[in-house]
Amino acid sequence: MQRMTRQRQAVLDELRRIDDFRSAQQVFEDLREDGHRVGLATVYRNLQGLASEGDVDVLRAVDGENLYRLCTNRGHHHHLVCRQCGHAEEIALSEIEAWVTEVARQHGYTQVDHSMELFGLCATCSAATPAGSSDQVGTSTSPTTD
Amino acid sequence: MQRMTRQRQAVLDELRRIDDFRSAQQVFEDLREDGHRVGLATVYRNLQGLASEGDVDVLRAVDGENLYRLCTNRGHHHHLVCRQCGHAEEIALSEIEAWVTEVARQHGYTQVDHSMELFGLCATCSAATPAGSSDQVGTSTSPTTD
DNA sequence: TTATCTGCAAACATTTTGCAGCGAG
DNA sequence: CTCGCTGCAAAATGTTTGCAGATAA
Repeated sequence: MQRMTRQRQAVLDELRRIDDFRSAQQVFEDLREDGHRVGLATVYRNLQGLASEGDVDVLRAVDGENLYRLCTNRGHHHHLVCRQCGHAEEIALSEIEAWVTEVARQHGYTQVDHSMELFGLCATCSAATPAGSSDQVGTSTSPTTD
Repeated sequence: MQRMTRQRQAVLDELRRIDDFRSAQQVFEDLREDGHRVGLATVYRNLQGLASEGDVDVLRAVDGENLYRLCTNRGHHHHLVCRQCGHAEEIALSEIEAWVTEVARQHGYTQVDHSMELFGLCATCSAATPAGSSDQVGTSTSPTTD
């Protein structure tokens, strides 16, 4: 376990308050605005630390940024992330896991690992958004929109 | 359509020869080694061009690099990528697509899009690899290995 | 001919690292 | 008191861009 410093606590509090996916830079800015004296590197270090301890989830937005959020569900799961506001639902489906393993095995692959994230517009943002607008959290990689 | 320059042709040929996921930098190096005079920026530009025309698949390795491969299957599909050698199988499962839509809808999300890639060791690399070694293409995000 | 493409290097954005000093335990 | 943590700024990565000159059509 790492030391509980003022900065680490601030990062945790911020994550706790937000409960949506945020980039390290965003967290950093938020903390600064809130009057906290923290360095960007420290935010990165703490976020990573928390992530490797399994306290926060990390996911990579399509533009390459890493996004962090407090973990609510300790097990393996995926996310349904709103690309507008960053809000996310944790979703876990054993069907997927099983299917992944199966397919991989069929192809002779071992040590299989998968990543899967769903991006969309949450109910709130859907209502507020007419049609074309994407930003903040995730933009399409594979144009599915099915 | 873009102009078919010597460089663009070289990139295409390289992709054709490799038929595995490669980073722009790798393609660049390969071309240079093969005696081609190309600039890194040009490789990036061509790879992107080809990608946006749907001629190549792009996927993001876990370390953040973008990997490219000639597209064989024009429709929506996912990949089972060997993290050792970059070899990949294209896999498409409508079950997943349907499930994704369904779950998203249940949560009130619209304009849903998903990304999913499977990383593992292909049969060949599995045989050649004892246990712990990961590099080149993908490293785990979510430790599943189930 | 001429609009597009290329090569180079400089610019970018995000993340990491080196190091002297601070501070939790 | 000690060793880990912090802040800063500099370095590293992977990718993009500006621009003068080359070149496909």
